[in-house]
Amino acid sequence: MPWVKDFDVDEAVDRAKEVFWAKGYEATSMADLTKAMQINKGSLYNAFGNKKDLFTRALLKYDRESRQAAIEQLDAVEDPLVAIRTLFDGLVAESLADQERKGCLLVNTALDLPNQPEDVQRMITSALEELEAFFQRTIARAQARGQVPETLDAKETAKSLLTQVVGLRVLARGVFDPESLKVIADQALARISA
Amino acid sequence: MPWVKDFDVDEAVDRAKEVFWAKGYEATSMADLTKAMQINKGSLYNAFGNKKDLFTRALLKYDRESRQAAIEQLDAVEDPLVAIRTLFDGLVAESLADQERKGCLLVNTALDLPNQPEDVQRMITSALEELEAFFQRTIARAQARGQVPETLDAKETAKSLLTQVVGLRVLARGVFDPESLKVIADQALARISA
DNA sequence: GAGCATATTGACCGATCGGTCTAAACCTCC
DNA sequence: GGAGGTTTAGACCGATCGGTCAATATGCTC
Repeated sequence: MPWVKDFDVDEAVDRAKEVFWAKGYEATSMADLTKAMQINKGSLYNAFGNKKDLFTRALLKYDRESRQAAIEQLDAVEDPLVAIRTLFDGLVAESLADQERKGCLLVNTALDLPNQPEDVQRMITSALEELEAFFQRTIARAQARGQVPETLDAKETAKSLLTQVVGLRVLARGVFDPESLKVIADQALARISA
Repeated sequence: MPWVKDFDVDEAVDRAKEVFWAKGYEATSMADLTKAMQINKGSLYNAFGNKKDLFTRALLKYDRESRQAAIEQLDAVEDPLVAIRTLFDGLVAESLADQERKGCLLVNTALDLPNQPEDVQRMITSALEELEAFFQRTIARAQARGQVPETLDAKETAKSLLTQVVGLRVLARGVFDPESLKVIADQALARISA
C-alpha cells in the first residue's frame, strides 16, 4: 500500500474556498492558493488536478456546508414564518460579522455565470433553484397553517424572496450600511407576514 | 500646434466598456482591449494611462449613459407608478435582449466592491444611492397623488426596490428564465401598486 | 530490510500579464 | 518647406500566470 497524504484534504479545500471567496476566481493565483493551503504546487496539482477543478470543489463544499446545511435546519423549524425570518436574520448577522465583506460565494459566482464552465453553471443554477423551492414549500406550509393568505401565489412569492436574498448579498458587500440590511430583511418578510 | 488623435476617444472608451462589461475587470487583458478598441498599446497608454484608469472611465460612461439617463427620463414621467413600472419593464426587456448576458456593469462591479479601488467604490455606492433616492422620491410623489397609501414607508420601500433591481440583474445572467424575470418585476411592483 | 507505489518538493516551462520606450509618421505653424 | 511637438506603431521588459516534471522522501507490504 502506498503512502497517504500528509495534509488534510478537506482542510486544504477549505483554505482554498476562503481565498476564492474573498478574491474571486480570476483574481486568485496559484501562488495565493499554495500559500493559503500550505502545500506545494506539485501537491496541489497532484491532489486536485487544476485551478478550475479546485474551484469547483471549493464551491461544492461551500454549497454543502452553507446553503444545504442551512435549508436542512430551517426545514426542521416548525413555524414556517419563523424559518424564513431566521433565514433573513441569519443573512444579516452573517453580513455584519463578515469583516472582509466576502459576501456569498454562490451569489458571487452566479453573477459571473456566463463566463463559468458548464458544470459550475449547473451547480449554481440548481443551488439557487433549491433555495427558491425551499421558499415555495415553506410559504405553502404557512398557508396550510393559516398564517399566510391563500391568495398569495407561493411560487411567485418564492421567486421574489430569492431575488431579495441575492440583492441583499450583493449590497452587503459595501453599498448598504447595517441599518439598511435590517430594513431589507424586514421588507422582504413584510410581503408574507403582513 | 500638435497633431490630433486619429481615433475617436469616446468610441474607444465605448468599446472598452463592452469588453469589461462582458468579461469583468480581472478577466479582461490589455490584448483584449487593444483588439476591441482597434488601437495599439502605445496609443492606449498614451491616451488613458493604465488599465484601471480606463476601466474607471468606461464605468463612468456606462453610469452616465445608462443609469443617469434612465433616471432622468423617468423623472419626467408624470405618473410615478408608471415611471417605476417602466423601469422594471425596461430591465426585463434589456435582460431578454442581452444575448451575451452581460447584465449590468454597475451591479457586476458592485458585487466585487471590496476589491475595487476607492474611487470606483465611491462611484458605485453613489450610483446605487441615487437609484434608491429616485425610488424614494417617486414613491413620495405617488403618495402625494393618492396612488400609494401613506402608511407605506417611502424610504424603506425604496431600499427594497433597489434590492430587487440588483437581485434581478444578477439572476438575469443565467439563473432565471424569461418568465421568472417578468414575475420578479410584477412582484416588485405589487408591493407598491396593490 | 528490500522493493514498490505514491506524495512531495521546487526548479522549470512557455505563454501571457500589465506596462514602457524608441523610432517613425504625422499635423500645424511659421 | 523646414521646425517643433504629438501620436503612432510594435518591439521589448521583467514579472507573473497556470501548469509540468524529474528527483527525492516516505510509508506500506512481504
